[in-house]
Amino acid sequence: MTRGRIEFPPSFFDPSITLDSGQAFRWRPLDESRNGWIGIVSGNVVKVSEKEARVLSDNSQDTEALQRYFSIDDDIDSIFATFPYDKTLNSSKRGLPGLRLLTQDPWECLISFVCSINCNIPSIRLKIDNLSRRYGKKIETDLDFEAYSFPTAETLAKASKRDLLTCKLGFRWKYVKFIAKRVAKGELDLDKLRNVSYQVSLQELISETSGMTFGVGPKVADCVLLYSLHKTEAFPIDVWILRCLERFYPEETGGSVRSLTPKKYFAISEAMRMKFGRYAGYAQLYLYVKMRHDFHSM
DNA sequence: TCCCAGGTCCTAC
DNA sequence: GTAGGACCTGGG
Repeated sequence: MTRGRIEFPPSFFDPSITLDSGQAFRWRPLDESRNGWIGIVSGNVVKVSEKEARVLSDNSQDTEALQRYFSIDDDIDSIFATFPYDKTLNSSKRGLPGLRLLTQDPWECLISFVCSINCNIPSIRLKIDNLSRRYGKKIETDLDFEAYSFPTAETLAKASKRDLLTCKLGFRWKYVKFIAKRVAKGELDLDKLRNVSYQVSLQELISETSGMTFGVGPKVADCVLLYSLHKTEAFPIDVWILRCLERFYPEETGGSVRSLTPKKYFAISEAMRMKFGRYAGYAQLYLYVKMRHDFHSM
């Protein structure tokens, strides 16, 4: 049987830079060389290198899911050609060859970024792994490797507070359960958001529902829109990006930002959209990853 | 031991 | 509207 497999063009993809960039949280390097990575795409175990992505777990020939996941049709050079000249951004691009914007499953992405609230990346990973182990299904592979699918909305909607807390979700447990219920009932239809504009899908994600706590603010919503629904206008603003913007884009932030209220968030995000256009999200990705890399190599 | 983390929500002005 | 604080808890 031929299993799903795609080849990456030369210098298209750097697994280490992309899969450890804070877009997705379930990829693991196979060894210390960090040349090969293993993760899960559309419920299948996938092994990735600089040259290819290969499904290890089933016998489907479907390569579409892989192509979509790695945003294979996006040409980074053409996208950067749409940007105005920008020294900071150009330097980020030079420093991050092979960084790709992923197009993940929106449901998994939404829960992942709810788990990210007030957490560091190792801690986010832990939560998502715990959820998958506890509520996902084991995926069979030839390898000696334990992989679990991401739990469905129906499953998480039924999960108890106690069990969610054993997954180390902390106060986020109620957000996860609440969102899972909305998705399971069809009140929130993530797939439908693929076909609507950035603004409409943003409103849909952060719309208030009967005064109940929801856990999806502008930042989480923008991450889902950019990293899973491929709304490339989305410009998520977190603490790292905010520091970067204050320093390199003071006109857009209006100087230093004391506290990022929703109103300010939308104003700054919109200003970056005005500056970089319909691919502003790509600018965000490159700036964010560059900030993190520079910080860790200091 | 203490502080912080890819934010969000609640409360008091 | 806006600022300030609480929030679970694992890691550094």
